[in-house]
Amino acid sequence: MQMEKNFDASAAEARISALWQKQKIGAAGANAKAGAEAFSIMIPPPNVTGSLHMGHAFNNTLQDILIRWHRMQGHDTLWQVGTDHAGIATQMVVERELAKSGAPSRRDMRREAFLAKVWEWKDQSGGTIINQLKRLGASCDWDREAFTMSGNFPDAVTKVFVDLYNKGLIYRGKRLVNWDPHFETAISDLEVENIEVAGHMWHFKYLLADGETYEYVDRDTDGAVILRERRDYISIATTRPETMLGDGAVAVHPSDARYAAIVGKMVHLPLCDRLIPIIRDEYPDPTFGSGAVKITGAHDFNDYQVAKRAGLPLYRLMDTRGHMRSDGAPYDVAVARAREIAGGAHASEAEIDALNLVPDRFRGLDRFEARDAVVAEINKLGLCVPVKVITIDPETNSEDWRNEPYVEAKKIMQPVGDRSKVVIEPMLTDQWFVDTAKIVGPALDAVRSGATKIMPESGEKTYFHWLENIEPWCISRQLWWGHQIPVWYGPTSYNLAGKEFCGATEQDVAAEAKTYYGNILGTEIKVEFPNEAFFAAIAIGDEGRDAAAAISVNGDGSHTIRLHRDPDVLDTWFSSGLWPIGTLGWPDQTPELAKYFPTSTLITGADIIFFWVARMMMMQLAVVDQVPFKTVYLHGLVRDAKGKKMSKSLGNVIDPLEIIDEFGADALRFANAAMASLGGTLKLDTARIAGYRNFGTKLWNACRFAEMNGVWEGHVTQETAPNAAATANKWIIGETAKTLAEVNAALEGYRFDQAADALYKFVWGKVCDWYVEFAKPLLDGEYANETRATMAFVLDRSMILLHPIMPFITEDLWGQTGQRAKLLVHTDWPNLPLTLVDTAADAEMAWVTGLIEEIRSARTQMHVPVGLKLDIVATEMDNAAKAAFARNEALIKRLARIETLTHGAAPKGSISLAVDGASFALPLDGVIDVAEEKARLSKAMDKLAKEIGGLAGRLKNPAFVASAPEDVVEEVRANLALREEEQAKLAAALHRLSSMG
RNA sequence: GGGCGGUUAGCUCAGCGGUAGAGCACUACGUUGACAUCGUAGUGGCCACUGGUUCGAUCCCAGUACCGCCCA
Repeated sequence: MQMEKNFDASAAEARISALWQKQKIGAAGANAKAGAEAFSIMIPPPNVTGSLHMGHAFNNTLQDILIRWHRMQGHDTLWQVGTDHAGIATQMVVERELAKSGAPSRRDMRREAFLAKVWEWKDQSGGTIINQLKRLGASCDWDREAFTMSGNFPDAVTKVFVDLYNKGLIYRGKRLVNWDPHFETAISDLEVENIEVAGHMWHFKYLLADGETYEYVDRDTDGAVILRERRDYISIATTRPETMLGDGAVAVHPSDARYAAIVGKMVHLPLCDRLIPIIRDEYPDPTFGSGAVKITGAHDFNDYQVAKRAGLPLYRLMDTRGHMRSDGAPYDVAVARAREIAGGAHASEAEIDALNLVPDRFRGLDRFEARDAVVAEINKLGLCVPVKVITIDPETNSEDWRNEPYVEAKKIMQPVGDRSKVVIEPMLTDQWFVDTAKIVGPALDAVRSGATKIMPESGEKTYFHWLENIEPWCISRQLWWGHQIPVWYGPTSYNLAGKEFCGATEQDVAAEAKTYYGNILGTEIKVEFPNEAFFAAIAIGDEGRDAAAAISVNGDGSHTIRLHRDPDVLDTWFSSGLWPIGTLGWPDQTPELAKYFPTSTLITGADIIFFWVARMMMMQLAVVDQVPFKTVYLHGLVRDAKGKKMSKSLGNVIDPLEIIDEFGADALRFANAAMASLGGTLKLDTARIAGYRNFGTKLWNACRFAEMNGVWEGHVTQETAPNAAATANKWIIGETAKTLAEVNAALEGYRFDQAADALYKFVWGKVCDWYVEFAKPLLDGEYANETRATMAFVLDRSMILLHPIMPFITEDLWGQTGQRAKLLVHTDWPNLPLTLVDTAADAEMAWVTGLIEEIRSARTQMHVPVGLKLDIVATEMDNAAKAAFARNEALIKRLARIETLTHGAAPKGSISLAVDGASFALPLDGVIDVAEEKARLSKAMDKLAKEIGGLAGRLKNPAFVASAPEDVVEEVRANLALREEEQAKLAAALHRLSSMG
């Protein structure tokens, strides 16, 4: 069967992919030699809602290269695949589908029914990205596909939560978090995008209490007074006027002389019947705006810190949807209580949170409507800082001065939910936290000690920087899709303090509750776990729930306690933080856990080093006291050819599946490998991918050439190199060994780009450009058999070495070119000693290729027609040159298009060539243009002179000879001698030419 | 504002103490026994700038300018 002219990527990929899957070539331990060391990689679990983008394609190509490389070496490999449940994203997708189909909303159908819908969706559509990975050629263990909500994973997550809770490493508290008013949940920093938008800065006057005034003095940078006036107000600036309703203070910098006199005094909060103090804090920037900052502790992260430092009450203004609150007591009641608290009355955190200080007329407004309303009212009250505006009447030329409210147009950074696209509201809510400060130590030590190595090194800096300044980790989400927090709350009535119980199962919790309440109440305790609907149906609010439902006395005097489970679920990152052990079966001590953990290498984007890598480190160390991986390879974002981030709005997204359709998966993979320099930028250009598709074609055609020349006839894979006599064969065998060494070294150092580069240069630059051409004459001569054997050996090695990067085309070729014991994917990685490199053969081939290039170059420059065969005259030749020429005569003649070689003086009208140990003349009588040949020689001389100048200059410098290493000096000397020899030859040729006229 | 990184051929990137490299693009020629998804020969670089260390700096150090990214 004759080979096709080109590799048919789409047909071959489908066929080979199916074959691999059928034979389970990626199964854990497949192709492992007895007693082999383990090599394991955890896939960074893609989002179950996701589809393959360039980042995945890049990332998974690198993982696959490593896995295939190790598997071919006979190591016991596992590439663990799976997806994470992506709480917010999945919930969003399913809610959207429900809305589209006109089904009841999530809230209407309630939790259990909604979750059933999510599972339904997952079973139907959750496998998209996994199938796309197969198209890329990923050789994962597909049978082990994991999911953070399936199998042992939920149990593992619960167990870890309970363990950390019992160790006091998890706690619940009221904190300011990023709140998404659309999804009505806390979200992580990662899910917040900060986008610069056109905003405004309003300037308001907060009047001093009791009509007090002070002298306001403004100075320039030299200290000269530029403004001095009496003021009865302090000027504050804000981009979010609606939050002023919750202000707890005005803060100024301690060094700010302008306000020193009024620090500690009270100001009237506009629109509110409250007084708030002027306080000192380091936070305000005296050079920015007025230097005075309003402090709204419950709605701004910076203000929150100030409020905490100053002990200010944190008044929450909005509900979960970002509307101004309409719950609680009427405003006059609330504000009266607020005044008492300001006056020093004790109030619990819960009471302060329950206090609604939104004036009645603003209640229920959306926060942006409230903003307009607040600004309008302040303007009406004349409490905006005015600015003088001048208008000139064009007819009368009279000037009209007016005061207008001072509103600056200003670019502001606005936090936006990456999925909801709504403005994120810092919100004071009850959340669960991991006390990361207590578990961060081992994670830091592991990297410091080198137990885990992060590449590139800059990643370690980022890692340290973040971990050394770690914040508590908010792990609760107000979602339904996820791992529900295993905490139940007991009743608060009957003077019970409202105990919480944390346990892995309801049985555990019931036992604990029985003991607890039995001790307090002195009766028999029955524990029940009604569902949420039960509580929701009875009443809203803890007290109502309690009185009616959470505890009751039975006829026999016993009590029934009904525990209410925390409705929140855990952050998806909490479960993906357990990915390494969770996918291996933990908490069961499975054989896989023993064998493949800690894992060998993690390959992931540098953008999630905080959110995922660091957390996996902390969690694995906290739970099983081992690092999750030995090496972490971090890479950047894949960008477009111009370096722009790919985004739908820019329309520059490159779909890897389209690329695979057009160029084949191998081309995309090779491009990915070639881009992967350590810390390098990842700009993906389709022109480059096309180039690597061409590279595949090149290899294909070399194999096709071999086939046409009988190389594959009866071919069986040979592990050892043939014993070659012809120089070209010896040489290419040595080049193969060198390339293997380069590829091994490159992959050991995670230099995928260098591996790709070495293979590209070898296959195209050595095998195709030279060796196949050398083989043509050799296949007609006495070395035909050894040349066939050599070519088979070299092309086999090319397929093997390229296989981790280009698995499809190489597997296809492998199957077409010989008797194969195994699929290529399980073929042994070569072991070729560098003793195969024959330095004499290398030198000889360098001489031959040098001569051929000289002749070709001279021919082209002299406009000799390509088809014309020339005679060549050796004007001088040392013995080495003679021998080299003799041994490779057929090659030289064919590739340089030489008819005959004679020895003697340069004939009239010839051009001259100088190579190491020999000079040649190409007789071109009648063809030669003397002026052009002179120019050619002069140009070559100029170049030589420049080089000689540099080399000689260095040798003339005594300091160089004295200080530089011996071998460097020797090299320069040898180089100089070589150039001078060549220079002499060219000079002689030029002289002859001149004397000719 | 803090941190990290970058600046090398027209473009995209390697190199990182010892005479500047690749791919793509470009120019000329070319269907020579695999390959036009190709071949042959070429063109093209004050390696951002300024100092310093060194016998020697694109490479190391300091500073400057510009450009990214992350975190505020």
